[in-house]
Amino acid sequence: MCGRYTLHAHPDVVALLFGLSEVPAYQPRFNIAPASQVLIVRRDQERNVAAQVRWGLVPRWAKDPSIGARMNNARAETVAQKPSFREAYRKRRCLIPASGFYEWKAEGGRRQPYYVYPAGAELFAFAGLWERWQGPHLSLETCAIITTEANAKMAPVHERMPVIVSPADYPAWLTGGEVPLKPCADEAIGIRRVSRAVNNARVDHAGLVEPEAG
DNA sequence: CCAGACGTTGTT
DNA sequence: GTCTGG
DNA sequence: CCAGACGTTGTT
DNA sequence: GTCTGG
Repeated sequence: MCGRYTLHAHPDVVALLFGLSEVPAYQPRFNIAPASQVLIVRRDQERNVAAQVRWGLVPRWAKDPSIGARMNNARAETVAQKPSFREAYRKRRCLIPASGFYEWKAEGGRRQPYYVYPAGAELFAFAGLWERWQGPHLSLETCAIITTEANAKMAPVHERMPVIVSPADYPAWLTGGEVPLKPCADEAIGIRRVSRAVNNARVDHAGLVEPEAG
């Protein structure tokens, strides 16, 4: 799955790679957790546009937006059918820029975090969905990250991983085209063991992505 | 018909 | 909103 | 994803 | 055990 990630590229780099005329100012982040505001790229009137939305998709029909806490990920295998995601899958897709992501592996009773980063690229673009929810007193924009089976390189650490869209597929994904939601190539990622300090979602500093022995 | 769910992951 | 279960 | 809470009453 | 908050 994908329950924590990082984004520490300069906003100008994000603008260049995603064809954006503006990107909201943001601080580098090394421990982005569900329920926080995250940067997404979506299609708006034939242009790519960045926005900050809450991670945890709240379906349009939800009576209580706290349901979003359980909608951080959507399975690629079923995203087109599930009531919570299918409308967004057809009409409200997004790309989610990331410098890397964390996955935990059970190691002798403990859960050990690993950091996965792009090999030969500056950023990942996760396949995502977004939604707009309107309550009586509150309106919310939210998103979810689509996951798929792990590729061979990830598999020893974790059996799922986020869908990573290649730059050639950005336009098709954002405009509702057919893009296979498959794991990326083994060569596209690097993996390293990192400190368990990342477990605490309130901790956020560059040291979290540094390699740890073991 | 109405009531109730609508999700993923990891662990057992 | 829409589908499944009762 | 992990960490941390999980409750009510009455008073300030 | 399960839910909420970060």
